[in-house]
Amino acid sequence: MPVTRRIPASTIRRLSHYLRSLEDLEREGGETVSSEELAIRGQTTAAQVRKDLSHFGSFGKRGLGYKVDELRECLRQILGVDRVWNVALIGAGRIGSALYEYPAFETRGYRCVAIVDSDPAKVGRQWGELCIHPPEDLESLIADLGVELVILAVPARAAQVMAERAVAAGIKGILNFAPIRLKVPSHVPVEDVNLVMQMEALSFAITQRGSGA
Amino acid sequence: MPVTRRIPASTIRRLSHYLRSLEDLEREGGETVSSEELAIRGQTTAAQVRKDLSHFGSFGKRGLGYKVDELRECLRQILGVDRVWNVALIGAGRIGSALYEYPAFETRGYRCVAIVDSDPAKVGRQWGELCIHPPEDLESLIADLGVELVILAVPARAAQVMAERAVAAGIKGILNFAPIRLKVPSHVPVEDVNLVMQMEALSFAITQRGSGA
DNA sequence: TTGTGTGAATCCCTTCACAGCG
DNA sequence: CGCTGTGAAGGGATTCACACAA
Repeated sequence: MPVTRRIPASTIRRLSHYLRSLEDLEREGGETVSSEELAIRGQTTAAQVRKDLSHFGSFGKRGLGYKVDELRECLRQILGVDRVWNVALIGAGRIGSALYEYPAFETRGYRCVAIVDSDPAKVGRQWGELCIHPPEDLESLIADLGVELVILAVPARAAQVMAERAVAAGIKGILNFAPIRLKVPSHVPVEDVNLVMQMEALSFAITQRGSGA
Repeated sequence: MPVTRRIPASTIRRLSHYLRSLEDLEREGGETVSSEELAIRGQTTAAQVRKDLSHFGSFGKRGLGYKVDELRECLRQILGVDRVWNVALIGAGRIGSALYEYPAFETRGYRCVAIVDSDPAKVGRQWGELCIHPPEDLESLIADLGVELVILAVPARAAQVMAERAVAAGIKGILNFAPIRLKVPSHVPVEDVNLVMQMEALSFAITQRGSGA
């Protein structure tokens, strides 16, 4: 599954949608799909579907479409979800607790294997099968448990420090809930979750619609 | 603040960053900023900052830059956060509870005024000052409390129905946590929060880096 | 005939470069 | 001078359209 060029982020987002659609189709008993069908379910166009897939190879049969199970497996490989990823949760506050045992993560193979929090009142508590560790343990947890991904759900002021420590300890990617731009080496991908920004996109759209047209 | 053309979504995201940067600057006691300074804080370019702002008017002084408090106020107006928005939370599960009283929402004027959940065991419980209502109450809550935005944090199978009911009851925008594409009238903006997709973007980036280069 | 894979054309966003104002 | 505001240029992503394989 070699990548030849630079893949746009929008393509990757769409691949996620296609994968979900294929899983739905499989449940519904579908054997094959056309790019047309995938396009409808993913809110895009047939040409876009074919272009997206073409970055990674040829998965369809002309005049026939794509085999559902085959394409699903290819997409799982492309997206890297054909295996289990060990995840550490940094920050056991409101968001952290919502994400721990988040069912959607489990089904995609993202498994939380460690929890860290700086609040002494929380350290030592048991969450399901896991125990909340103090921040000092971060490096050893990452090393010992083979953690590759980190969910960073701490206040903005603590985020940069924890990110740097996690990177130094060898993690490979960060899902960041803190409303700051993390400064990390370019080989460590960061995905920012910014709910305030999304709310602002809503109030912007509503406000402009009212005044503009 | 009239909008002349179609504004790209990327611009709106950047406006949110600029607003945050301006608030930081104000705390630091800055009086004026250049597009250069805003660009550095927002991880973009000076030309991009000026172009983004130019969609909405002329806010700077040539040779001088932008007055921090003035531009901040303009951005608040543009983004529609110069007022309070009443929000209803649909779904009082893990995610719902993390979002209720989410401090970052409060400071931007997004105020949760109603909670709804279909679980009889949850209905009637008190969360802070609010009481969890059954789904039947949705329409009357929206009407009586002047709810304009909805945070939809229910399982996928319930999401479409609740979205339709909320829209019919008059809400104007949806922050959607369910992993489906909601079908709503085009005048109702929807922002999707898809954490699995963001995790997949990470595993994709990590996997490809390993195999590609 | 059907529906993929793909170069070409189009569209839109970003970047450039500079005129113009303070 | 310094820095904004903006038309023009450039680059990337989407859409088009069709050759081709089943």
